[in-house]
Amino acid sequence: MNPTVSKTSRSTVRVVIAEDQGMVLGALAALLEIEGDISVIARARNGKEAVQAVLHHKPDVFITDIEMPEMTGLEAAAEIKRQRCATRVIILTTFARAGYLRRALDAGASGYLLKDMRAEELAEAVRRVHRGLRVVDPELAAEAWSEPDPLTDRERQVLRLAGEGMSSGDIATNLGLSEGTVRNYLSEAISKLGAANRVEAARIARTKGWL
Amino acid sequence: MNPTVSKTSRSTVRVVIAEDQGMVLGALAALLEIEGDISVIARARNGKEAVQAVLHHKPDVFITDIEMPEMTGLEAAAEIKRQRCATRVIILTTFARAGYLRRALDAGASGYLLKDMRAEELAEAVRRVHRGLRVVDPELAAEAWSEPDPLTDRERQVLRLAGEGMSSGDIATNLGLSEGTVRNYLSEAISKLGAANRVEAARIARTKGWL
DNA sequence: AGAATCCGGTGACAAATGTCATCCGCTTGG
DNA sequence: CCAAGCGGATGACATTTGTCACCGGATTCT
Repeated sequence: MNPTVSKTSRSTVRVVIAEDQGMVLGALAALLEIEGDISVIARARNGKEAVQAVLHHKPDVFITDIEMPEMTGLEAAAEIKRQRCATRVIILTTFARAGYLRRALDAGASGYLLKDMRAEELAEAVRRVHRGLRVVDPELAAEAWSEPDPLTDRERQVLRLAGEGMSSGDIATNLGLSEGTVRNYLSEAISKLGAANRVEAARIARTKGWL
Repeated sequence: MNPTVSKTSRSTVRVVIAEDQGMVLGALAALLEIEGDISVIARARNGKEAVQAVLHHKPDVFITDIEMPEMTGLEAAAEIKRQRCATRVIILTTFARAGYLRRALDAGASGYLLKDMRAEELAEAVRRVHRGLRVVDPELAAEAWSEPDPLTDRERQVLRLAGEGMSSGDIATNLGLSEGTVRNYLSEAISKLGAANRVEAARIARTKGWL
């Protein structure tokens, strides 16, 4: 509409990327650098580094993986928003899990992309998000809101440990509960998820992103 | 030494890449394209496509992920070697699993890289492999040869299904065995892996790449 | 203050799981 | 030919798991 606005929207978009796999991190940076209007000003290999980099550089857009050491991408996103930083966040992950998406949006993310989308969509998403738009797969969004996480915190903890191969007794010791109580929680979780046993229950919860 | 040899060794290295995650595939291609001496002549999103592309283009180097739909990268590598194709193979994966590395080398791969290595190492590895050298992390290699897979085929099958949450009965029906036999195999696998139960056993086997 | 919940816990019981010793039929190698 | 092995099956047993009904204290709602 007017020259000054045009100047802003035409200038390069400044980006920070966080991703724990070095190869993928470098490759994504290369992919974005090819675009003339996007510039990668910092890279991070875990959530903590990412938060520092973002708070320091105040980029236009922050792209982050979810599963990283030290601090997850979701936690990093939440922290950045809590610090009232204007940077917009794009979550870039392997997992089409409703629970992740929901937590991402709760954490104030503007975009949620899957790594198996076409490579060209990344740069496009960066531009759209920079313009203030949201970028979320509509199908996944629908699923995220239709299926709320049915597990209580205790059920989640217990199920997570059970999925790692711990026995009810081990879990009880680990959480300071009695073994019977652990079995009760497990039983509840199994029935809520429509599973036949603890292993299947853990598998279902994982694929839904309910951990 | 002499102009014609120099011409060959200085010309660009022709590469085919296979990787099921579109973003990562595009990004890796971008990463390699910025190197002046490497050219990505084809991309594939599963093992079958990859084999066709390699047999058709006869590239100098074939870079492939392992876990892909249709056909795994390891199977693709084996198939290519079986067809007596001179293309050298680099496996590029997330997993530092001894079993994977061993199968990769058995399949005739020249390199085994982890995605969490530094991005610059990829181009370097491509050049080394093209020169006829091998590129394998020495530490991982040592582990691969010191720890042979202790599981029999049956134990592996049974353990895989158990890890998905099936009951002994289900597994028995699925494999046409009796339930008791399934429990015997499971018990054997558990003791061989030093686990306390089927879930832990499956976890251990998975992290070792014994599936 | 009383009722309704929530969080943990108990006890009991059926079913599934893990472990062993043993057995059968079939190669395979002396 | 016969012994040794191997894949698979049985039966029996102790342990773990999954389910349920029910108890007690603390919180919350009214």
